[in-house]
Amino acid sequence: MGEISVSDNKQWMTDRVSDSSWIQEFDSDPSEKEKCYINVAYPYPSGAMHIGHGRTYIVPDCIARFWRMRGRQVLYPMAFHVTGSPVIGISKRIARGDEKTVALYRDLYKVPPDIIDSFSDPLAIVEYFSDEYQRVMQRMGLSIDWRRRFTTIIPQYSKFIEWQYHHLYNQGRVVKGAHPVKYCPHCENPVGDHDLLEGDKADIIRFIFVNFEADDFQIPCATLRPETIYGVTNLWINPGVMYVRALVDGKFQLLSREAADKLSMQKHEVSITGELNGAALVGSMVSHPLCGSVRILPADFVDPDMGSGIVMSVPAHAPYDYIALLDLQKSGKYTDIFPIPLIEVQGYGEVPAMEAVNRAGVDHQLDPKMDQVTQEVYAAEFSRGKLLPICGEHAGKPVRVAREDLAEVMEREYGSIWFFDFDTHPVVCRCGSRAYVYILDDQWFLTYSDPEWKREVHHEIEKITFVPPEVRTEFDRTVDWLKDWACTRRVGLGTRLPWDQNWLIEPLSDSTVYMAYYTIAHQIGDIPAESLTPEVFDYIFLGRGDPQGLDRATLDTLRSEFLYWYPYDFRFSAKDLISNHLTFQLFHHRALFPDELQPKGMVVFGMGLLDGAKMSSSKGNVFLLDDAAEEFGEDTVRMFLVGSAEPWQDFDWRSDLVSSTRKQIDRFIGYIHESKKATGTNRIDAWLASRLQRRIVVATESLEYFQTRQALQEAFFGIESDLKWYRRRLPANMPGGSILQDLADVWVRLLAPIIPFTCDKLFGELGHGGPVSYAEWPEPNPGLIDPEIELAEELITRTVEDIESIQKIIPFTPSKVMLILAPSWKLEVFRRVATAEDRRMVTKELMKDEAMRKRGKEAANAIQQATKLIHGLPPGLVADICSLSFDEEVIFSEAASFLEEEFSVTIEIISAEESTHAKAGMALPFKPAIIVK
RNA sequence: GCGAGUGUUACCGAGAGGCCAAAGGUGAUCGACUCAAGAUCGAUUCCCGUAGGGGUUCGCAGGUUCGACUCCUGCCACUCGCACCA
Repeated sequence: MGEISVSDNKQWMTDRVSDSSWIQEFDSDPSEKEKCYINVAYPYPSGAMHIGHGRTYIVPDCIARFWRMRGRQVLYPMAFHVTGSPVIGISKRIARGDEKTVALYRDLYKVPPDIIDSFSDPLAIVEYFSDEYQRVMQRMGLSIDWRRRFTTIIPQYSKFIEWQYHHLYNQGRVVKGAHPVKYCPHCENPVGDHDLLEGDKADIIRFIFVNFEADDFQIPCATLRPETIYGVTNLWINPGVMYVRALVDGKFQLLSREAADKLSMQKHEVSITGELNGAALVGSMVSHPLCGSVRILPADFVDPDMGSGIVMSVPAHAPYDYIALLDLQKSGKYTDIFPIPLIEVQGYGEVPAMEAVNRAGVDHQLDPKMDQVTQEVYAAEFSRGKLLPICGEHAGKPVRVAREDLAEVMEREYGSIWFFDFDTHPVVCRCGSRAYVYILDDQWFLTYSDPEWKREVHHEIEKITFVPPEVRTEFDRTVDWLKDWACTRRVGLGTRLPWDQNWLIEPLSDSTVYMAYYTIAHQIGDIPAESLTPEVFDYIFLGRGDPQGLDRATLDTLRSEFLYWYPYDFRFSAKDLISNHLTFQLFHHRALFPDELQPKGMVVFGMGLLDGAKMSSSKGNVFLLDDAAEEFGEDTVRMFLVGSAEPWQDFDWRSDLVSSTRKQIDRFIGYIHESKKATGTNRIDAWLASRLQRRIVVATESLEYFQTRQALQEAFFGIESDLKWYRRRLPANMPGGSILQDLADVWVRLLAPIIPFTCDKLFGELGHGGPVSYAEWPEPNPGLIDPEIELAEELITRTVEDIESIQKIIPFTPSKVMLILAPSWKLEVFRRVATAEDRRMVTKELMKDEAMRKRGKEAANAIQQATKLIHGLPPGLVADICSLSFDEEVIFSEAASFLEEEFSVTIEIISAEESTHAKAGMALPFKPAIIVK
């Protein structure tokens, strides 16, 4: 009767969610109230939401609900990021019937078949899942203002992005440059690491070609160490490889076919004119102005797929070259070639490569230690090496300087070009084709490398509130580390660059200031995009100019709405976005908005695990939020997600723990229902009331600091455990006083941000009108905090624990417990010891007292005992014992019947002075001597 | 490899110089209720102990201190990021 079970509650939730007033309950407009604007990184709706996403949106929801109850005007908006190319790939795969993709959408995301068919249109995917996201978010009770929903490809938003880039361009923050990218010639598109089948860890390395002159052509050798040209003794060519002659940028060159292919991808004119076997060149002479004539020697280790396929040999400093030369010379050939040292490095003799090889005991090229030896020599020379006199004008320079200088000389004087390649092979596109390094030469960049811009962002970071505070250093490091960012793409969905329509603005670059767009999103949806000129946005966001084509009243409304909400108070996101999105948005805000509108705070989330394993849609290791809500209930899912770990910690979804969360909610409902029957008063009511005030204080502070777990610990488990003790202390068969009704009233509000559905229903049952979402957050009543009664109760609990621990080890069933209370002079000792500046001097001090001295050894013992006791007590408790008044005799007399019942014994309370028991001397303040019989 | 972080008792997770054998939750065991199961409630859950005590623990190895889970050094393991990708 009147009890709601979980299943009833579920019906309630369903009703509540389909009730449209619930949906509009959180539409939020400027008001006289203080505002609180929080927002989250919006989702890319290419698939269904899982519990990891769930937490990302539920945590801010709890915070939003908390501040709303505290009287703030809260804005929590949501939109969908639709820019980019992933859905294009997905729709192509679905269109061609790729089984893995279709299975993912059909089986895991449970998309109906006819809808999957429509997914050959990429827009259909994002539209479907945007609606799905909204549906599930509403189901979960997220307190979002849905009027402000948009996607990033609507014309109005594009106009907003145009405004943003218009400014960035004028500020010189968007510049054109060449940029090497991983590229798939088959897809005719740059490929990101996630697009790769193999080689996703491969780095792009920049080599320089050193051109050696042969009879009627050049032989380029790729190197990272152009300074070693002074020590070249020969070239290596693979005699078993067919090389090509090619016209490269108008010059005849000989190189491997692979190298020719690669060069053609790197903005070089390459036409192949013939072939030549490597063996045919062995023994011939080539020359370079900086090293003179050298011979071409055969080497099987030369890989045509590395560099140009021909290698310049510096045996004095390159262990591979040294060993290869040695091998040849063992058979008596080329014994006239000697290593030519050009670098001196501390810790090595004249020929570092030889030394390192000998030291490592390497005697042939295939030794696995070779890579390590090479690394060692390179590192030593790079960090400590200096060029020798043989290097002419570069003599004496550190290697790291000479390297750059010589590269420049090569480029300028000797026609060298840069050559890009991967550090590891192979690199294969998802389509199965080999990927190459490709030079995009008209790519647009955001100049994040600009030192002045970085400096300004660092300055903002100093002022921002970070949760948790440790992430601040990570932001600073990211700012330092950022280079220019290629901000445009050829393919995908998005906004075109206003001044260069061939390019689209890339997804991470069109999502940096949309928090400002939210503030007006619901009001500009009806304005034709053509009217939304940069001047209009200047007026709205910067309060500048006199735009035509839109009436002033509208403009002023938009302007004031923006100014009401901005700057935002907190942005929430998972920690993996620190190194790009979260930092980018600081850069953009800094570039576009004045000081007073800069971001104020950021909350960074941990990651989600599912039964201890990382969640991953592609591996099928996900649990959909919708399914979770179905199986466990919305509030259970919410409570688990915000309560199992603090937001910034990783959380692990484990079904067994989730089930017990559900029981906890049921228990809570039970307590609230029981409270309705409570009437009258009891002695311990004041204690419960006092504790409750403290719970309110801690729960409130916790939520202010985004500690959802801590808040739940206090607001649920803390109150529950108080309640358990309270009921234990109630006289037998008493139902509990009307204090329980007050507690219920507070409790329901405290948990409302976390489990809103349950609390909303209970709130109504408790006789309140209106949704709990807008109920007042409980204020602690200082008048109800009663330290003395809490102290008295503390004495009881400690004594109960002591009796229990004695009872546990005695081998008989007790029938009587004697409590021997310490005499009042011991309390005096306790207090004086506790408050003494120097505890070692206490004995002396106390013994000055005539009354003490009369007690002699007894007093000295008491001082020692008290010192030990104080040492083992929490400092706060010691302070209370010193400052508050309490009468142990009264406290125990009042608790006697409780103790008798609790232990099924008779209780005798006696003061130490009256007792002759041997233990009577053990009695101390707050620690009576206990005798169990 | 580089950058940022983390490592606590069966598990998850508090604790940040003496309050600590270390909160809370989960699981497990025992007991109460019940015809029974479930739910709920109570107790126990590092080792020893016929008295509220003692012993060994907080990734590993050292160090500072009267005293370290807490501070310092080194090592090991794990997580996140490392770029054009949401």
